[in-house]
Amino acid sequence: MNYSEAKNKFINAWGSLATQWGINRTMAQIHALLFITPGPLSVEEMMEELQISRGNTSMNLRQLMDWGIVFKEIRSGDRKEYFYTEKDVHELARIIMAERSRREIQPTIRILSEVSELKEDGTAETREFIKQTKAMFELTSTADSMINRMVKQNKNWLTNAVIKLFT
Amino acid sequence: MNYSEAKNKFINAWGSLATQWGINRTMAQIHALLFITPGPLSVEEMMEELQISRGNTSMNLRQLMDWGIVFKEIRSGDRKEYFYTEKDVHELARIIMAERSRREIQPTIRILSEVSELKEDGTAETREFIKQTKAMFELTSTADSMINRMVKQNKNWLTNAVIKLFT
DNA sequence: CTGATGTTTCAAAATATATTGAAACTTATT
DNA sequence: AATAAGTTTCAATATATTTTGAAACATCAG
Repeated sequence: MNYSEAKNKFINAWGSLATQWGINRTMAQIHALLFITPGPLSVEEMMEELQISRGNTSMNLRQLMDWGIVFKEIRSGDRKEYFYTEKDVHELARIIMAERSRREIQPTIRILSEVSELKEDGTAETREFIKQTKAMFELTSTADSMINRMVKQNKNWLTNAVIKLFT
Repeated sequence: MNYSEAKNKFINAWGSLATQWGINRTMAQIHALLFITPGPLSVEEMMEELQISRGNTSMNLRQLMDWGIVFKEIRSGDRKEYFYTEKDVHELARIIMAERSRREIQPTIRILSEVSELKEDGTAETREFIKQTKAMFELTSTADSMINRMVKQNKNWLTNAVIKLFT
């Protein structure tokens, strides 16, 4: 396996894993490319490497910047913009977990808390509904605050967690 | 908010959260319905409640059974089949995490380990590629085995983890 | 075995999502 | 101010995924 084969394999695997987790393929591929490339890349270089259009590249770069994992670099004396990603895997995981919590888990928790306040009316249906949505609310809240506390610790949060859990 | 409003809100919220995580909407809605309903349901009842076709219901039930979170019940003297889900949220989370690990994370780890074995050829590109994919391989392996060990413990795995992490 | 009841499959249709490409826009340089 | 270099937007298009519905299949009761 040479460099170019390995690179393609990694970029494609990343892209297809992403779709299984609800993230668009191109966004994951751009990220993968920046992740393994030593220095920043211009839009042109990414278009060429991934065979995608300018519009697609631009929109996905913007999303990656919104997530806080890709950054823009401007070089004096050069009109082009260059992009690079967070290279530290722990920091990357941290940012992604914190964002998913903020964007998806927390809104879900709000809805769970809301629906689980349904007034008991004596029927088996409402009793079950309240019991189950309350249980889901508690599980989700616990998991979410666990994730957020883990993620707010220092760089070695994952290693620390492993040590605490298995000693 | 009455029962039927709360029920719809929960089912729809669950469905849209699922799509953000790469799970199909109908599958999540069927699961949500079974999760809040006191007893098992027939295919007809689910079709009626969720306004979906027989084929769609059947295929998604099969997938839920493949995941190990929905089960079929046959009643003697009744030709219909009835379906019910795992009701314990901790057990549910456990099954889902273990399955995602098996189906998605483990295959990814294999690819990471493979591409990170690329032979160093002195260029900055291969050096960076190897460094980064190795780091990703290690992070993913650590996280995956942490998940698997947590999940293999007793019913209170989440509570136990919280206690260990934050005392 | 036959009819009745129920389930599964799968090609076609519908829907949702991602991508393109060209025009509009922005900013820097002369 | 005009031009050049580059970026962003968005309607149209392409692609991928989900859903339908009807036919094929299975199983039970008489």
